[in-house]
Amino acid sequence: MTSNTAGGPSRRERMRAETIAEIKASARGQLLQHGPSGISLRAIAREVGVTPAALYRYFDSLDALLIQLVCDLYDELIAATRAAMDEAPPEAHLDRMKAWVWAFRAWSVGNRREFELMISYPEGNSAMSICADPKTIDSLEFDAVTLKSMEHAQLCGRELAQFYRQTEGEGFEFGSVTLPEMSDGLQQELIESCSLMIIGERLPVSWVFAFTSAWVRVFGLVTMEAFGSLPVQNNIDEFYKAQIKSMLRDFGMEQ
Amino acid sequence: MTSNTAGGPSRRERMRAETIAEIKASARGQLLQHGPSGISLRAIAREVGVTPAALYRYFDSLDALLIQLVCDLYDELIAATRAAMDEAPPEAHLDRMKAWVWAFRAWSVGNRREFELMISYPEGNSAMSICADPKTIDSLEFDAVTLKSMEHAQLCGRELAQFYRQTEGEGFEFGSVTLPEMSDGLQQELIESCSLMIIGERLPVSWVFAFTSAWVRVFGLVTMEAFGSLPVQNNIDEFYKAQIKSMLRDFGMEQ
DNA sequence: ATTAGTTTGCTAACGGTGTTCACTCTAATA
DNA sequence: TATTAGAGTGAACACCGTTAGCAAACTAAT
Repeated sequence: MTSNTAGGPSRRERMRAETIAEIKASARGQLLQHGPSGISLRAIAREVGVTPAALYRYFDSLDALLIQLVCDLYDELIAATRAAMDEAPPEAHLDRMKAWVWAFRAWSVGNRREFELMISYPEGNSAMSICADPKTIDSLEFDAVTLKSMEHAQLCGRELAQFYRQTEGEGFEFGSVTLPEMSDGLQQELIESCSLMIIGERLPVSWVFAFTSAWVRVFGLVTMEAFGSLPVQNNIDEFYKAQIKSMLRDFGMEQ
Repeated sequence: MTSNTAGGPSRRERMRAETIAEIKASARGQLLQHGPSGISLRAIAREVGVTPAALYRYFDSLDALLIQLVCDLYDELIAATRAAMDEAPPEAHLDRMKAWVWAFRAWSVGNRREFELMISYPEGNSAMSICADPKTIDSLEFDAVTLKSMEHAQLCGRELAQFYRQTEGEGFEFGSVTLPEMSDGLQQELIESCSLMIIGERLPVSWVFAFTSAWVRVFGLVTMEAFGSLPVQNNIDEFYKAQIKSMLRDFGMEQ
């Protein structure tokens, strides 16, 4: 394939990658200007300076291009989130989880149109999904977008597992305080579908429930804020702080 | 205008209303079959048996048609919710609020595509909004869709206000238990933008915070379930029940 | 250096979309 | 009955995503 002695990408491959980047950049520009449904293949071709048909040498369809774009955006979100988490020490798991929330929020609100595209693609999607069997996670059972969204959720999930392991020896008393009574079936599914699947480690039901509840709340918060339908407009930071406090209380923590 | 002695709608008006209903029905059919973006003006015209241009006698544009459709869907959701609430006695405010949640969920999940259209329209929307100044609520500051979504939220909001009035005399002790510490600014805005604006009555901060928190949670739950990204798949009813219990605890209630 | 093969881009076309305009016909009004 | 407002048509415009066939350019191997 490549005739390089250095083994690096060939000239053609470099050119191709550059063109692909250019196409994606143009698509993102149109996303910013006209929203998700305003992304036009022909307009991209016009901007890149090429015939519409030529784009099919790089993407199978407009849909495929958008999916690729969404994956890139997830990578961007994940990178931003990870960077924010890494500003806290590796063992400060609580701070890192907080940082995850703030970074998730900041990126989504700061990139509303991108976020809009992400949660609305594909049509019959399972965006921002959280649950996945690790055995099937690498199979082709999930589309690329779902995989990315799970990768994003796992950033926080794994941190929770480590936090649990950290506090396990300290005789923390969780669970009895906060867990509402629920059927065994739900407890089973909660543990299996989240503790086992996402975090890769068994956690107490109270933790898993608190985690899934918090996930729903954060998802609601970020989505509503990005779409401008949050019940608060001026003191949003404070509102988030209060929400985080409320969620921590569900974990049995006061701070 | 109308030449009827009975004062009812004229023959033309009846015909027009019938055609409009037919158009909307066709649009909804396509929504069900092909999703929000699969609604085509030309396809509607084809189905109704008329030229595409003829539809412009009834709607200014496809966008206007869709907005009208969304408003109708909100009316349907509101009617279903109200009916479910009215199955409980008028003074059983807690049961009525629970019924609101269940009906909201049932309708949204039972009409996924419709729900999808509702929360994704218009593009830069404020769907499922909750806050509005009652002085400006009737002015043209809000689009029709936002007004409908507020009407839907008010169904629950008013019930909360009546519930508060009901329990006020009974010496219930709320607030101190659950309200996380927050700035005065946020407290101000919470009270003003929700208690005053939606419910039309001053409530304690703890109630308002618990209400907005619950609203975010319910919105997150319903949206995620409708989009298939809920962390639970098999015991969803139980999960909702546990969530409701958790929310009630935020109000300081155990049951 | 020439050949063979791959990659890239083009032109042209097909069928689809929302929207507008000028025109006809019909039904309700004065 | 004459007038007028409403509903519907047909043709056109400017887009859209996608496909097929063909020509040029580049790479790789003989």
